[in-house]
Amino acid sequence: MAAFGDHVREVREAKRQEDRRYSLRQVAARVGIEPTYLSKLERGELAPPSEETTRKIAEDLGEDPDMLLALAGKVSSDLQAIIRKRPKLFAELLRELRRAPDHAILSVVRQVRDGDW
Amino acid sequence: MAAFGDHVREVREAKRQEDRRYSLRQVAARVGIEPTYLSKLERGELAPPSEETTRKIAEDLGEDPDMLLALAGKVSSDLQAIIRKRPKLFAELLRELRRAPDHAILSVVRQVRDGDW
DNA sequence: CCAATCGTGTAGTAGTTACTACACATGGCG
DNA sequence: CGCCATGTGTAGTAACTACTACACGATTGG
Repeated sequence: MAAFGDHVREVREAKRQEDRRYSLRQVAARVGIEPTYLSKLERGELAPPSEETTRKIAEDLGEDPDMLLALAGKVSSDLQAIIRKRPKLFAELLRELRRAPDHAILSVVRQVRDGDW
Repeated sequence: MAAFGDHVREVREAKRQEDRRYSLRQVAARVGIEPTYLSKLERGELAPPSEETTRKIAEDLGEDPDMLLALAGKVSSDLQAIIRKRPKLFAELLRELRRAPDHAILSVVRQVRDGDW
């Protein structure tokens, strides 16, 4: 249930095997939060942190920010801004793609990247 | 600057020309909020309301919810849920489509709807 | 003309978010 | 064996979100 905390702890502990700079306290220090706070986040005692803090944690742990934000129950604010600029269009697109298989979405990405419109 | 409020007022006043059930007070009553609150929302004195309230306003005024939510600076929670299920995939897609012209996105929508993957 | 309806000014608030600060027991290592 | 670093329990809080409640003067339709 505490997917965010579990994941952070797992990744941090893993990195710690080979680099003892990944103790809870040292990660907290680099991220700029109190060790107690990170402790409670990892154990799911508190709700996931803000987008900014989540990003810093992701960066320190070398994780994908969008993925960690998702585990925190959030969506990157820059993605939200993209949607807000053309809400109807993107709402339709996303709802249409909700059940599409991964490879279909990927092929759309590639197609758009190649700019064939 | 108060895009949300201005738009709501504009649409409501327009509907009011032909149906006097679209007074500020009556709309507020149907939506389930205090008239004072709606008044301040329309004049931009207060920040836009919650997603739920925004939806009810949109429904009462016959407006598109996603569009009104966008004016409120929000993105529908169901769209966020779609993204959160496959964050990396959708993040990549959206960032790729940020600068794409409307018709390109529309053609992607149609293509996906026709299910040719 | 007056009674109901209208929009708005002022004041206040319950609940949530996103944390900090202090204190303490445990564990490893030099 | 002493000491420094580690993780965690308890307590508290500033700022924000999303509103309500009361009061008032202006407007309008019958």
